[in-house]
Order: sequence, then C-alpha cells, then structure tokens
Amino acid sequence: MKIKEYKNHIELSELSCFSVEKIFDCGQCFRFDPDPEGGVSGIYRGRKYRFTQESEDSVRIYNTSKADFNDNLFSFLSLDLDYDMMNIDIEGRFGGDVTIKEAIEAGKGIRILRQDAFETLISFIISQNNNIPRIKKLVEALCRECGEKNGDGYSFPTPEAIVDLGVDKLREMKTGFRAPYIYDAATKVAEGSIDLEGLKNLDTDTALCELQKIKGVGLKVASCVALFGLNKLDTFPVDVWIKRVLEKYYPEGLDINTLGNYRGLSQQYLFYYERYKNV
DNA sequence: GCCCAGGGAATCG
DNA sequence: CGATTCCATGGG
Repeated sequence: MKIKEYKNHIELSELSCFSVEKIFDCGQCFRFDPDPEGGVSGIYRGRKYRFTQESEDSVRIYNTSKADFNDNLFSFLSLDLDYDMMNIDIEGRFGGDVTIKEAIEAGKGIRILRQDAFETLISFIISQNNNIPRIKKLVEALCRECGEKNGDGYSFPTPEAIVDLGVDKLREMKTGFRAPYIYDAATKVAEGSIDLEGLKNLDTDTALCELQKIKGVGLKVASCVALFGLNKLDTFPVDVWIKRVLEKYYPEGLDINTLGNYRGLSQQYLFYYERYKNV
C-alpha cells in the first residue's frame, strides 16, 4: 500500500481487497451511507470521513491526514491484515467447495472493520428483530440525543451518557423492548462489571460468555460484537441469513469449528453472497 | 390487517 | 433439553 497526502484528503493506492461499497454495505456498521456522488460517508470516533473508490486498488479518504490515518483509520480498516492470504486459508478450510469460492469472489473487497466495542454492542442489541434502515435510524437518534456534538456531527454516546438518559427516555425513542437491554449494557460498561477493552485480551469463548451476561445479549449479538468490536476474527455469527445459507448449500451440515482463524470473514462472504447476490 | 426484520427471554412440554 | 410465544415498532 502507498499513501499520498493532500490538503484535506489522502489517497491510498496499491491496495488489495478493498471495496468501499462492500465494506460499508455488508451489514457490519450502521453509521456509514452512500452519497449521491458515489462515495460513502460516515462517522468514526466522532469524525466524519468520506471514502471514494478511485480504481480497483486505490481509494481516497476525505477529512483526514497522514497522521490521522495512522492514528485512527489504519487499524479501523484492518490494513495490517493480508486479506489475500486469509481468502486462501478460508477456501482451504471449506475444502474449496463451489459455494465458498463463489461467495469469496462475490464478496472480495469486504474488510472486517475494527469498530468501537461499545458502539458495536449497543448497535447490535438494537439490531435484534429489526431491519437495517431502522437500526440506522435508532443509532443515529441515540447519537443526536446524547452523543457529543462537534463540527462533523454527533459522536456515539458514552456508556455514562446512556445511563444518564435512562430507560424511560430510551423507550420514548422507540427502541421498544430493547430499551432495558440497552440500559443494562450501558450500566454494566459504565460500572466496569463488563470491561470491553479487557475482553479483547481474552480467548473468544470466554469473551462470548462474558458478553452474554448482559441482558438481551445472546450468542448472535455477542458474536457480532466479538467479530466487529473486539477483533475476534474466529467468531462466526449465525443469524437468519446464515441459517438459510447453511440449510441451502450445506444440508449435510458444516462444522463451524473447523473453519479456522478467519471464519468470521468467511461468514461475511456468505452473508453478503446470500443477501445481495440477487439485488 | 398481515408479514417480516442480522434475536432473546420466558414459558412451556 | 428443544420448541413456541411474546416482545415494540415501522415498512411493504
């Protein structure tokens, strides 16, 4: 990868496996949206970025600098990882079957973002029995309600800010039966009975177990938090879409435990493949 | 009005 | 244990 710095943006070139469209539209994050000019804009760590795909292997990122990129975006975009290598590993783990080959081909360019753990936790609690447009609306409403306002928009709220908001206000915001779940998650993180940053250092199964101590967090939400917020690439969230994939393409059964250290990425390929291939 | 949405808890049998 | 039912809300 090469990086060039301009006045208000940078350009990354010689990239491999980097699709702006797929990264932000594969259902892993909820604060990024395509804009009419063909880019994708959204807020990370309270700062609004805009991404444009200039060619297959080059991307521009607006409202950043080389220093900011190194401090924040490099890790966020998991540019330290070799996705070509991971793709080969995944294909091998699946025995090189047709489904995974097609899914990788369709999803090539997806990267697993390293998002803020607390934001991921609350977002995926909101996601349960909900659809993506409404999840985005609720997340944005929460940011407006108690996030920190700056020139770029609203940052995602701190745990304390959500605790201060209270469960009644969360209900008023139409989060429905999820209100007490959101409140419990914020409380546990604010009190320190759940240490999200600490979970990053634990093995995946222990982290999943700890996350499920939060009300309204089951295995699926915990897996998404681990995968997108704790950098646990060896988690394989099973949702309705993945269930469909497994029944359809692997009726004999697929042992998820044999899918290797990057099985979370394979999950994203399969999700994207099934969800978007006919759209 | 009915169905579903990147689920999970409560309550059965 | 596994299977059902309920949970709020909004859009198709």
